[in-house]
Amino acid sequence: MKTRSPQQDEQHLTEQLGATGLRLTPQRQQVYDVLRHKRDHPTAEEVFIRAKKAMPEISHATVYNCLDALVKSGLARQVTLDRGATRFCPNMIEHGHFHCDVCATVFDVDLPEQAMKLPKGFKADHFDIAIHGVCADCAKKK
Amino acid sequence: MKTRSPQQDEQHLTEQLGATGLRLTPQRQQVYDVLRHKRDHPTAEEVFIRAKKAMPEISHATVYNCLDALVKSGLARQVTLDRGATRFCPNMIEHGHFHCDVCATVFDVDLPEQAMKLPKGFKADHFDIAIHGVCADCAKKK
DNA sequence: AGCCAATTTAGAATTGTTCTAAATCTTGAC
DNA sequence: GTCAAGATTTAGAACAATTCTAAATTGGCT
Repeated sequence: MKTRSPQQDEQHLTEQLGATGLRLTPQRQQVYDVLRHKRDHPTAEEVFIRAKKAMPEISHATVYNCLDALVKSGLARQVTLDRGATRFCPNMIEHGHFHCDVCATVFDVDLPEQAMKLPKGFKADHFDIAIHGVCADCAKKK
Repeated sequence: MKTRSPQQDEQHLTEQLGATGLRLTPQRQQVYDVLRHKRDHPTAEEVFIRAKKAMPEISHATVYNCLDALVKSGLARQVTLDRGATRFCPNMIEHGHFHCDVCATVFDVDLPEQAMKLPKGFKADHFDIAIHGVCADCAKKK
């Protein structure tokens, strides 16, 4: 896992947001910290709850706004698994998500090096790969 | 595209539903027909509107129930693209979905024959592959 | 200092989905 | 055939996730 000093982190945020025409605000910083702190693919609601601990006045709408801002500037990714709330992930390395149907944990998984081959003329921007199944721990227990 | 006679179709539905302990009802038949008729990955709401044309008394909840029943018995798949309504697809051959960010059309795409390699002990049940980008037509126009 | 645009806030509104309870339909046992 | 048990449908309420709105706040920039 890549680590950065708080200073590097802040600079990185400012740059990435700036490139999209957005500012680094304390709220965006906070939301980003929440994502980096515990990488368990929280929903917007969960991010809200965690951010509130450090910043009690933060509002619901702001968390959505911040998450959008982070996604737009390439600092976080949305993870969509089935119906239900969207989850967020600060790991920007190309990867997929494995969802355990038993314990509901979400794992990051590497993608096959080979790119998906698309029909002629199609341009891929990003991939969203979700795999549903049973994780090693749950498979063992059963 | 595989085609079946109405009789074969009905038998196929009865069998697949039956194997999951469910019945073939006129509503389920209708919802399945809607999916097979125009394979543009409609949302539940769109399925509802189309089904209503042939069966005006069908209710919202029934459409959800029918779609669930079809998914559970392996007659249709859910397609989740970003936030927003879940879409449905009667193509049960393993495939991914390409979503054009310009015209919003959803295309079925083949998957690389090679399976995703998972960490030891993980058992995959099914894959959900969404690719976001620009389709050939839209890329040309621009 | 003062202005303009970006951002945040609380809460209302909207959207998509699920739940509930009553009515209806099927199926299998007799 | 008839009846009971269970599955399914229905309308509408309830719920959850997200977006919108309008007003207040903040942060540069001249």
